[in-house]
Amino acid sequence: MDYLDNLNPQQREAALYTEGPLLILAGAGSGKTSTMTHRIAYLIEEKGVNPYHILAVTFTNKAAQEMRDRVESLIGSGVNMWILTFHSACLRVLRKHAQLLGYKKDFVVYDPTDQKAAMKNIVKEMNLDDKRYTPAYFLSIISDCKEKELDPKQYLATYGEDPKTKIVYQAYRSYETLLKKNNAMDFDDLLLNAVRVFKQDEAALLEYQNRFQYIMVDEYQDTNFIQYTFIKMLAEKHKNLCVVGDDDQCIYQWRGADIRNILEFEKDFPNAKVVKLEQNYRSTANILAAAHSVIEKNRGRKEKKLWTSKADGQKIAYYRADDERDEAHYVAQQIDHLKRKDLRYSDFAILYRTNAQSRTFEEALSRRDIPYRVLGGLRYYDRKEVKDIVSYMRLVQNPDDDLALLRIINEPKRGIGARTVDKLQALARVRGESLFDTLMDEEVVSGLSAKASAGIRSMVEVIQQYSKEQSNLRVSDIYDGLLVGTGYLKALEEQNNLEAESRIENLMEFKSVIYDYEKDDEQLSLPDFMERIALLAEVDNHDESENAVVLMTMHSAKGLEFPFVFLPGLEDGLFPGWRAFEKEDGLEEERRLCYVGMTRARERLFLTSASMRTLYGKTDYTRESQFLREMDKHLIDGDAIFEKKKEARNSRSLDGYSRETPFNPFDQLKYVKQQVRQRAASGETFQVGDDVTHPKFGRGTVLKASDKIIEVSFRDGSVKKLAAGIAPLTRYIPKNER
DNA sequence: GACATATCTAAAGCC
DNA sequence: TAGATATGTC
Repeated sequence: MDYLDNLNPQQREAALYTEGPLLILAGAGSGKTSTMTHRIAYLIEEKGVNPYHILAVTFTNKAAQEMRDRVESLIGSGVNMWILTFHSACLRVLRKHAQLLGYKKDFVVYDPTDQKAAMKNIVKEMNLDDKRYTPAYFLSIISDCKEKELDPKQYLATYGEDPKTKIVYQAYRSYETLLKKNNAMDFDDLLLNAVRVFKQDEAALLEYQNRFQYIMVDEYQDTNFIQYTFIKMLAEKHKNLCVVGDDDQCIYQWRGADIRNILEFEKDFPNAKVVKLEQNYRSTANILAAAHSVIEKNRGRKEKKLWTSKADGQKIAYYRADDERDEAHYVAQQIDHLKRKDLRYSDFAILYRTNAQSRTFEEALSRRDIPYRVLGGLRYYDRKEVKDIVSYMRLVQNPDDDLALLRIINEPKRGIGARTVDKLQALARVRGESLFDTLMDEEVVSGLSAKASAGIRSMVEVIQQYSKEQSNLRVSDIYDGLLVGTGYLKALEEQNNLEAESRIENLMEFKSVIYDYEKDDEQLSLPDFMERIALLAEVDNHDESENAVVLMTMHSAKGLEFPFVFLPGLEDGLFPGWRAFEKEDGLEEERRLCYVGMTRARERLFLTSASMRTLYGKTDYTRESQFLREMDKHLIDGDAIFEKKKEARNSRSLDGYSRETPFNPFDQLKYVKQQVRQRAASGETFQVGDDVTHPKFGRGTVLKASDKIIEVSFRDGSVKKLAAGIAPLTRYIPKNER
């Protein structure tokens, strides 16, 4: 029991409190993983609880793996217990019980790319105005519904008879039918269907309730309704539920996370015990204080104040760059300077708000020969070549997977175009068989062009062959066989260009992934492997041992820490992003994100902004972030100019308009309305040839002007007709006349 | 059916 | 601006 000596009194209290509901409010860097793993070890070693009876749920595979490793090192042996992500836990439940819901046991899991492909087909069939109704539009609503446990009918009932709702309803229904037909579930279904199983089958629920006498949930602040329901149902019987979270780090509300889950835990579970972990072991006192000076501006948070026994440390550095290149240059220079022998490049992280910011940093780092690694952006498993070969593997596993077949039917090129595919699909539908079945019909195939029929015959043959023998072959052998047998590799080699080369490289990398899995599990079967990769994410890829500066978004950085952290782009409109003002609480969520970013730093924190930034082809002067202005100035060192130079900088502007335009869109709207009123009162009119500015379209020249309509040709080349008197136009006054 | 050109759009992304 | 996708042309 001496291992508990490593814990502070609060941590220990949390670890020892095993019976009944427990809420651990764990501030950033307060050792929550350590507390949880000790709690598990305590349950097993001291309370004699069989690991079989414990469930620990996390959000990422990485977090799950880390927890498992640490538990195992505490109790010194492998543990047979469920330490899983929400999705893999649900998947396990469903592998056993999905038949209850009408799925076959070997159902497949659709990732977002599959979802999109499926939805694309539906949109096409519905013959909709595809400007307004994109696959992404439907899918986001459907995902919303599934998170709230609304099936298509309930959605319709909830949102009424609005024609738009009806169309979404139809798309939702068709989508569900299609998935069911393909024996597939998307990520949201995994959770939803697990809950459905529990609701429909009392015996099944009881089985898991009896099994999981002790339940723990990590990052509880980021759970959504369906995850909450899943946990609540499981914990209902024994009520030994321990949730860990920090309301200040809830940064996924836009994805359905409901901060109320953590704020109201005590209501959901009366007589819940609450333990606050407020000692921070990660950051210097200055970093902590600065982070606190930001987050304390949020309302409706659980009051807590982190403290540390660490020294103040250096002040927070702030640099106001001229533009984004200067900003990146500064960051690279600092890294060069700070990189001593005893440090690794991986001790440095650049955490930005949007992935689009990564490029300038990549350039600046390469110029100085600093190794770096970008996480996020295009996921490895989203690369075309990887998706293609995975589709082949899926077909081997299940030839009836139409979606997979559609993806690769002409990949490599077999001379089968959209029209041919349409015809084949129609035929398959009429016959009520899968597309692969149709392709096995020699009569059908011989009706195609010579090139197409030969291509299809050989593809069908290869897939059938591996399908038959898959249980005798290793996954890597199937993989190799498919690359060659389908002609995929050859087609790439023949392209003989850089792009094809990098694709081949990725395919080779994918093979080493397979080898890695086979090393762990000699008996690895194709279905096993497919299941593993279905639920992988990009952060799982972060390899701490790699000696490279890490570039990623602040979102991905949650849960990580680095000695040196750079937070660039602290400008109104970028961070906080302007969209933050569209939603209620939007700004508060951004502020939490800022807090998360700042508290990733152990020793030093660098903040930067650029006074001029080019984004989406438009160059604008910027204003320093509201978050900078909120920060305690005493803690900041360097270019802490945002009081002095603010006025001068803000009054500069490229086109004379944004000079006065308030950033906050609410104020902007007010401002525009006010201008319109003013103009109406003063009777301001425009004449042909006048230079004008528009808040959205920028500078322009009046082409036609009547008392009803003003036609303006804007600098971006567009010509817009605007309603005279209402359009938010202002006369452009050149700089020297202002 | 393959390739070239026009058009559109632009946050974050656990699983 | 840049990339992804839709449309048009041969």
